[in-house]
Amino acid sequence: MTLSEEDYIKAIYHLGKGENTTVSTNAVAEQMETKPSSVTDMVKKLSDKGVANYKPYKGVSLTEYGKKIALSLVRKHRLWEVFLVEKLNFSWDEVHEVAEQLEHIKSEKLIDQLDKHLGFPQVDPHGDPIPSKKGEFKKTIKKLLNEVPVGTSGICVGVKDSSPPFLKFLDKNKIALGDTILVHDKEEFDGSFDIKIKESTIHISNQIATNLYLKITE
Amino acid sequence: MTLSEEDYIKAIYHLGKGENTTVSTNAVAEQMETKPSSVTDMVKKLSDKGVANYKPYKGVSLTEYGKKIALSLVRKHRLWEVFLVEKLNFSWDEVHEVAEQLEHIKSEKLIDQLDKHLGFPQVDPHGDPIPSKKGEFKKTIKKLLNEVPVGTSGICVGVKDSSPPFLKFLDKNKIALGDTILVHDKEEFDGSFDIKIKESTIHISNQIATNLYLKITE
DNA sequence: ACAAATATTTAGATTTGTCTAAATATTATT
DNA sequence: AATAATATTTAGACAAATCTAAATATTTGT
Ligand SMILES: [Mn+2]
Ligand SMILES: [Mn+2]
Ligand SMILES: [Mn+2]
Ligand SMILES: [Mn+2]
Repeated sequence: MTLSEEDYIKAIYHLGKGENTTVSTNAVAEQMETKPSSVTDMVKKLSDKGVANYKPYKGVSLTEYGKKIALSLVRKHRLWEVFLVEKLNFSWDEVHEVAEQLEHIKSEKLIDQLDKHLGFPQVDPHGDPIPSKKGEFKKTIKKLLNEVPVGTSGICVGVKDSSPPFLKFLDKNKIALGDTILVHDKEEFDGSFDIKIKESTIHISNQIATNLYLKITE
Repeated sequence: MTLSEEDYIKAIYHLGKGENTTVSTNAVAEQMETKPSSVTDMVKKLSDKGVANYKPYKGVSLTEYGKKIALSLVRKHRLWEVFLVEKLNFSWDEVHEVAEQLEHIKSEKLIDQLDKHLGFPQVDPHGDPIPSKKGEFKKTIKKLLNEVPVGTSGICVGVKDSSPPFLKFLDKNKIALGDTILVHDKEEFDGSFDIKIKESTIHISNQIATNLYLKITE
């Protein structure tokens, strides 16, 4: 597959939410930041190659073969993102653009060894699951910290309240997007929590807990 | 620069031995495994872009700007090769093809951090020098082990005698291409050597020493 | 059910990088 | 110096990926 074909395959995969759902030409065009006419040309080609099912005016979906390719691309993209954060000190929001390029490097040994080098990570820095070599992975869901049972660990992926005071609080307490958080204990009396974040355990009020989103593996 | 333009720039650089030497259309075509007519088209474009000097029928050379680009590509290529060998357990002869792809990834932060992650290596797994961010590097030369002064360290890059018995000897003594060898001591009486290779010191006869090529930094 | 709005495809053009075959320039040989 | 051999460029074609403008199909609203 060419770089461009690969990016279209990923776009169809993501728009279809990982299922073999049919997606519209315009949706793909928007995702790819291109024109609908370009999409029509490309999906015809993908269809010819056995990667996608395409019926004029009826949208496009991935074949099983196409889905395999998509999963392998997602795997590569997310492993590279882990590498950039864990080994090269990239921050949460800098990795995507570079991973978008690295995912197209062709070498099976490269990606297998990278996986090993990183200790076979299960999720990327955004908390999204990394498919195995066979394309298997666990689903993840986004929940507020106060809604998950004690003992759960997840990745901090967002805030409900994005006011400056709250963001300042997070900064002062060294809580950042992309951090892994373990919900250590819950105080029934006031709904406050003890959480473990980067080796240290801190105490947060219920109000904080109801404004932090975690991505957890089911 | 596009991927293709970058590969042409590197080809002109290497054929010109790192100087701004003029190289012929056919030489570039052979190096790039393409046709001379394609080279003519491309060098015209590189000339328009201020990367190369081109006079019809007279060959092509890099401008100072072109040389800067070439050095940055060589830097990226060689850093990735070190990464593949040091971190991902690739062997000496597997790295080039993958580095040929990785060198085109666009991210200044990526390459700076990779350099740091690898401990600012001076040479790649083939013993070739890695240009600094500013494009500076030390020249290296290839010499037989018995010709270098005691105390010199270099990378094993080849053999003079490639007969099966010799190669078997190297294998048995765990001497492989790409290994760093320190010439520890020389016995004047019989011309034999003590060499340090991967933590352990071994003794080799003069006959072995006269058949091993080292690449050393001047 | 029909018109209007929206979505999608087709036609034709452009850029990049490549190729083959033919033309032209340079270099080597006698 | 003329001819032969070699090197290089030009002309014209093609595939990939994109675009704009026009044509056509589908969906929506009354
Ligand atoms: Mn990403
Ligand atoms: Mn991509
Ligand atoms: Mn190489
Ligand atoms: Mn390359």
